[in-house]
Formats: sequence, structure tokens, C-alpha cells
Amino acid sequence: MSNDSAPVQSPSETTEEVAPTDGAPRRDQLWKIRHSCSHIMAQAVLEIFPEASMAIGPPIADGFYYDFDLPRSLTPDDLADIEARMERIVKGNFEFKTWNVPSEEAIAYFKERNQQYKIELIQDLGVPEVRFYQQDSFVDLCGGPHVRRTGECKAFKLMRVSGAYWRGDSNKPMLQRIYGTAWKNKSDLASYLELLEEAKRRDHRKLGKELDLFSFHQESPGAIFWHPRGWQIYRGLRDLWRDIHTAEGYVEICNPIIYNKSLYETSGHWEHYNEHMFKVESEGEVYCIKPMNCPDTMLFFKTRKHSYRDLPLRVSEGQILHRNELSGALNGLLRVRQFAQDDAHLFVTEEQIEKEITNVVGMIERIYALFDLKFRVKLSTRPADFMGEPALWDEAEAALERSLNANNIPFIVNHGDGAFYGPKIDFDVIDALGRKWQCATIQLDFQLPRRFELTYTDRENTQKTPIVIHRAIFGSLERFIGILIEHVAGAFPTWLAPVQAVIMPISDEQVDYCHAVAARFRAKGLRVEVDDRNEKLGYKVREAELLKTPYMLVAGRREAEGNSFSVRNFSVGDRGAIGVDEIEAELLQKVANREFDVKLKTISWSHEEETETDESGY
RNA sequence: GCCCUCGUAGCUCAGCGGUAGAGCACUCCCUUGGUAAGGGAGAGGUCACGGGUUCGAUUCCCGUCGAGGGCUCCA
Repeated sequence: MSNDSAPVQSPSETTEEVAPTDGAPRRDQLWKIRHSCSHIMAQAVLEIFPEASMAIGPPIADGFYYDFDLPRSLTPDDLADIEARMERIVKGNFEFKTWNVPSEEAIAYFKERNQQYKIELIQDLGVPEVRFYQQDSFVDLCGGPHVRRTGECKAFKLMRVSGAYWRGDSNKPMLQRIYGTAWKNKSDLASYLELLEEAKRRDHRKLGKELDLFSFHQESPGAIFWHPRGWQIYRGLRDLWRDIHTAEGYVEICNPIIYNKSLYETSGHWEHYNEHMFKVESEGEVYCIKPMNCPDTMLFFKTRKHSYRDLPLRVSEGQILHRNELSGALNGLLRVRQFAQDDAHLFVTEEQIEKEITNVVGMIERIYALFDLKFRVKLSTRPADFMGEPALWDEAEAALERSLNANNIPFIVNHGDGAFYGPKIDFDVIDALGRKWQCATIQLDFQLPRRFELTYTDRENTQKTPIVIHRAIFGSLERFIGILIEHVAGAFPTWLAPVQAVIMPISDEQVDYCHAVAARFRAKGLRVEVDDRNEKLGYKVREAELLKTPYMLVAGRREAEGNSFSVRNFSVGDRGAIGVDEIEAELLQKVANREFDVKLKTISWSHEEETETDESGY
């Protein structure tokens, strides 16, 4: 609290002996450093604003934060000031002391210091005794543990200030949250900052502009304007999706995008998802622009009677969806209001669940492998407010588990994290920078078929309700492209690259030759351009390199006469003269195999010892 | 939606109470040049939009829209 305040009771214990609360996440040295940094920061903030109210200050993945109620908004200058004061506290190498205080006394202590949030925390804990921690003159309510001395916090940096609701409740006051990052030593901190720099360099919004892939306009916030080069990537992914799904026995349909609200009353979305749907009115009826494909795919299923012989029925649909996301949540390609999912719904019998899931898991593995994306799997089971028969849930969860095992895929179980309508498997892809992105999902749904009264006739000629499996592999195409751009840092594999080769005549003499070869390549479906501008070779090479074009084909007099090109690959360099036939064969082969001919620049860092966000440490 | 920051030429950015500047890109001319920028000239902006303060606003204030960082949300 305030710096001049005396502790309630003289400190005796050291942090050493304090046992972590049971069931808490890993509380290793790094966790303690981050948590301690948060206290050190709070002390610094209180030095500047003695009247500040403190909320919570936990360690999080990569660092820590602390929420404050302050008399004015913080500026970047304040951050520098706070950081300098933190350095002083660290240099002081103060001991972290801790002791227990009866809750009543603690409340009185905080009341005296106008710390209403701390009082609320203590009251909510509802325990007879709470724990205090102190370093230097600063005392805080805290479960600990902490490092022994402030001197152990030697590698931190304050990152940013943002708003955060007290207790994460948008009805409660908005506090100011200061984020910092903290590491065991300076070199870990440096490599983390380097990672952030690299992430900034390959930010898909920046690259999208530089590579002329897409743009955004305020006339349609949250919606992507695809440029020719970006749309080519989109089409490439959609083609991949179609090829694989056709081969796996999927059929594709195309449904409307506007529906009478009655459809969503049937599906339950009107009740649960209303505020996220865009609506239009016509002739006194309310219509919704569809936010997902499931309800209308149910209508397709109902267009005729089905036999068990029809199942599994695998129906894909990739129509445009709209979701009215909050303006503040929009983020480049990653969070948009208009997008398409690579969606499919499988109508199956109970016995078919396992086999179908196994098949989808296999497809996911194959597709991610095409991009050299690693992934991590989470199986989410029955939540507290589940609907349906427990026995059916048990069997379905077991089937999901068997499918993962059948594919030899390790997974973690998130007990109680499933949707109310069924258990699910989520896939987080891990990109070249070690970042995780939730993409693929496989969800069992026992509810939607019931709501739409779907039936099929089984072997005994009785009517049964099918089970629906919702599944997507990319998630949304838009989002996946965003992730992919950052994963490959804008350098797409040849098969997916917007322009696969730029053909460069050295002088006017070779222009006709270059155009003739370009026409030949285009006839084979290759995407090539001729850069016949009146510029020097170095200029053209530079431009093609900046656009991360996989192939640069240079023709001077020698090459034109020998029906060849001097081949240069992106980020590889000059390979020397190669005959046109050979070049064509190489390109066609890479395209046919969807070869991942990208050298990924990966950054490994200590991400794996992640500290999950943990707000228990106040 | 909420908090903070931001919005100057196609792009990246400088500037500032006295009606705007650079580099790149673009157009034209010269140059026909072997693997990351050849030279010259020119054109291009109601300084996001709407109010207000002021003799005067791109600059200060308020609002709107959009963007960025978070929070919330993401059945």
C-alpha cells in the first residue's frame, strides 16, 4: 500500500517456506519472478500515485500485469518512469517477507488505505486468515510465492497500458492495466523481444499491404477486400479443400445466405446468438444473414427421407457468413465480420462416429502437413450444463478418444469444456514462431438433429435420429490465410504463390521470347508474368524478391538462343541456366504435389514453459 | 461495446495557430542495362468527416467514422 505504512504485524517468515496453494498451476522460479515483478511495479506506481487503488497483479504467459484505478490516464512517459523506479527497487535487493493476517485486520488495514478492491478480494475469499507480502516498504495482499529478494528480478520490461474491467466484468469499472514481460535473465528477455520484433515484421496486416494481397476500407469494417494476388491464395486453398473433400466422398452444396428468423428459432440461435446476427427486414418479416452453415444444412437433409444406407452423409458448404463482432474485437484477417468456413456436416449413426472422426483427423493431419504446421489437440468433454443422455455422451467421448488413439495423436483432455450440445476435439496449430492458433474443430452435436427432427430409417425399419458432426479444418479461410502469411512470413510455396514466376528479359531483344514462354507456361496453368518494363535487371529482381516471388526467370541473349532461362529462386539465389522444358517440369511437379518448398525461419524460445494466465495470484 | 493511442499524397513518414513537405510508387524523356533501386523532368493532398474556439485551424477543443493495443465477447 502506501510506502510509509507500517505492516500490520512484524514480518517473520521468508518466502522460502510458503507452500503453493494446492491445485494451482506450476509455480516455478519464472512464475515467481513474474509475480514479484508485478509487486515491484505496484510499488513503483504507488510511489507516483499514492492515492492509486490496486486491483490484481498476476503473472501471465510471458510476463505479468497489474490493474490500478488511477487519478489520470498513463502515458508512455509514465511507463519509463515506473520502469526506472522498478530498477531502483530491484537494485535495493529487498527481501520479500510474508506473514498471515486475520481477515478482519486485513480489511481494516486496507480500509485505512482506501483500497476497496483489496477489501472486496478478501471478502470474496471468505477465509479467516489471508497472507501479506512485503518488499521494501510495500505491502500487498497475496497468496505468493515470491522470489526471495527483489534483486532476482533482473530482466523485465514494461510493454503497454490498456483498459481492463474490474473482475473482467463489463458492468464494473474500467481500470488501467500495465503489462510487463519478465524473464530469468537478460538473454531470455532479449530473445523474447526479438520474437516480438519478428512477429511484427511478418504481421499479416503489414505483409498483406506490402504484397498487395488485400485491403480494408472503412465503408465495410471487418470485411476483407481481396486483391488479385490475395484472392489467388484464397482460391488455391479452396481448390485444395475441394480436391481433398471430393476424394473423401464429400458432396458440396450451396445454400442462401439470408433466412427468415424462424430458422434460427428452430436451431436455437435466435435465443442464444441473436446479438451477433445481422438482420434485415422485408414485408414485415425479420431475416437474418447467416452466421453459420449448420441450420440451413439441416434443411437440406430434410429434403427427402433417408435410409441408414445413405449414411454417413458428408455435406460441405463454404458460403459466406456474417457475424456482428464488436468493433473493438476486429483484427485484420484474424477476426472479421464476413468470412467463409471450410465447413462440413456429417450425418452419421452412433456406430459411425468413430470411423468418421478418424477419417477427419487424418485429413487434418494431411492438410497441416502441407504447410509444415505442427498442432496440438484438446478433447473437451461434457460440461456441467450438458443436454442429452449421459450414456450417449460417454460413448461419444470414448469414440473421440479412440479416433485420436487410432491416429496416434497425443491429446490433452479438457474436462467439462465441451459445448452443451456435444463433446469436441479442437486443434491448435503451432506456427513457425511457436504461437498457437485454434483452427480445426470437430464437434459432435446431439441437439441440432433433434431440434430439426431429422430422421433416417434404420435396418429394422424404425425412425432414428442421426448424429451431426460439425467439422472444419482451416476454421475460416480468411483467418487461416492470416495465420499462414505469418507462418511463412509472406513467402508462399510455389503451388500457392500468387505469381509463381516472373520472367525477365534483360533487354528489348528478349521480350518476344519471354512472352512466348509465358504463354506456354500459362497454357499449362502456371501463373507467370513478364516484367518487360524498361528497367535494369537488378531493379526487376529486387521487386520480385520483395514480392517474395518463388521463381525469377532471366533471359539475355545467351538464354534466348539456348531456349533456357537463368533461374533464380526466392531467397536462394541464382541457379544458372536451365532449359525451358526442365523448368516447366519442375514447376508443374511442385504444383501437382503441392510441395512445401519454403524455408521456414523458425524461432525457438522458451514458450513451452508457458505460464497459463492465472488470475488466482492477486 | 468499454479504456488508451492514432488518422497528413497510392505507400512509409516529417511538419505546424498564418491555407503543406520528403523518400518510394506513378506519368513522360534519356538510358538496352546480366541477378536487391541508372539519370532527368512532371503530376499528385478540401491534412478521415462534422461542429466549435480564433482575425485565421491540418495544427487547439468536442463529436462521428475508421485503425492499433488491451478488456469484454467468441452459444
